[in-house]
Amino acid sequence: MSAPERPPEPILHVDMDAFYAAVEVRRDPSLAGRPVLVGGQGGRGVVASASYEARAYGISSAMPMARALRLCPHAVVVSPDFTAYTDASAGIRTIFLACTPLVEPLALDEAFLDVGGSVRLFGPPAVIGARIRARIRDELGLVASVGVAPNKLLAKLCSAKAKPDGLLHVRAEEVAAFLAQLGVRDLWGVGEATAARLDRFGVRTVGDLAALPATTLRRLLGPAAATALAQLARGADTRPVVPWEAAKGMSAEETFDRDVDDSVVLRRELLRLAERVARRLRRGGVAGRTVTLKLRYASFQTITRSKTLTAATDSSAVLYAEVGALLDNLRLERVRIRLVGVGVANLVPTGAARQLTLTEDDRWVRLERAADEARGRFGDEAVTRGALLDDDAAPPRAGGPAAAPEQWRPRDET
DNA sequence: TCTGGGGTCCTCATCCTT
DNA sequence: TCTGAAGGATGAGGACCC
Repeated sequence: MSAPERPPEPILHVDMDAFYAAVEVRRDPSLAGRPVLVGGQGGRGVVASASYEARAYGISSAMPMARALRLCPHAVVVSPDFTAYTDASAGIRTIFLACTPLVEPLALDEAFLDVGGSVRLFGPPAVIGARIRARIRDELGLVASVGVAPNKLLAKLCSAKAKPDGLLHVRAEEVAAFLAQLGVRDLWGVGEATAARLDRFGVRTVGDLAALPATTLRRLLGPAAATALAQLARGADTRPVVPWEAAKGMSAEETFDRDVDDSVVLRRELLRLAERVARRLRRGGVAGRTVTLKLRYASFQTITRSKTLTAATDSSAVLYAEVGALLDNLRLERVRIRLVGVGVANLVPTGAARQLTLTEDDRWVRLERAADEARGRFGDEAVTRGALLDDDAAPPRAGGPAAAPEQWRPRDET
């Protein structure tokens, strides 16, 4: 028997509608039909997700919460609960995997699926897309929109146009007409800055972009971006659906409620962030070589300073010592800081990293792992550092592995 | 209006090695 | 021994995405 032919439009992009807000409504049905905003409730929070009832007031994600509440004072504000969203995302992924093993997650709420090999079992791609939407609604009580197209770029554009609660199928012969009417801002990779630059040349639609001479585009955007964008404007995208890709970096950052110029507070936050990142590295079984310190000044100017270590690490003490040294090198004096962040890149599996870290203090490594184990059994708050317990605590010192163990204290001793 | 948090990718500059 | 070119590694920052 011959293999079934691969369909001309085998790629689905499934995108959840107002995902975080929808999960919150599912958890608390009294929120249904009301404007719901998920996001930080502090003075500096922004909207992470808004229900469609809230969007009717002109609210969009990434908008400052204060502004959103001015537009819709009676909106219900809910703090994000990423554990709940991760759980919901796992349920969605289970439904995807029942249709095809080729699932490439882009975020908690969206994924590409290549269903080219599933048509004999489940029918044409558009039928599979409709079935996925129905299962997500029936089994999870959530709403998804789906794009069906010849490639990833077009499938993503389709799902955006299908929103909310829709499915759009663009056939190969309809691609040119579909693209010509889109704005350049709809294209993946075109943000505010690029759109403004294109606008100066009168390029506003994807059709305009496709007509722009290659040399002009290169001059405007540089060779790499120009080549990529010219391809996108033609709807050409040969990227395959890649089921899983290892993370390339991990980071954590925190915006202070008020700008900080106290080095004790700054260092305590650095320690907290170094701990958070290191714990995630260990949980993920990876370690990283390049350590980055990120600072945002009160002026909103953002700087980063990084250092590549000779050996990869997943140790909070090492991370903290390195970002502390990067901070020292900046010689800041009474500078007001709005945000501080700690990042790690150049990740490798921990097994490989461990062989390289011959100088790492073994006692410290065992201690951090024991703390991880305790957190695994008793919760994240089970063990914390003495230096992080209260605001009056002495500033943590960048003493590295040898100095750090004394800083540990079981949570219930306080 | 006043800008979160967690990521990826790209460009450009600089340093070092060959 | 000096010089310059080339290329890789690193570091900084911008733009973008959800």
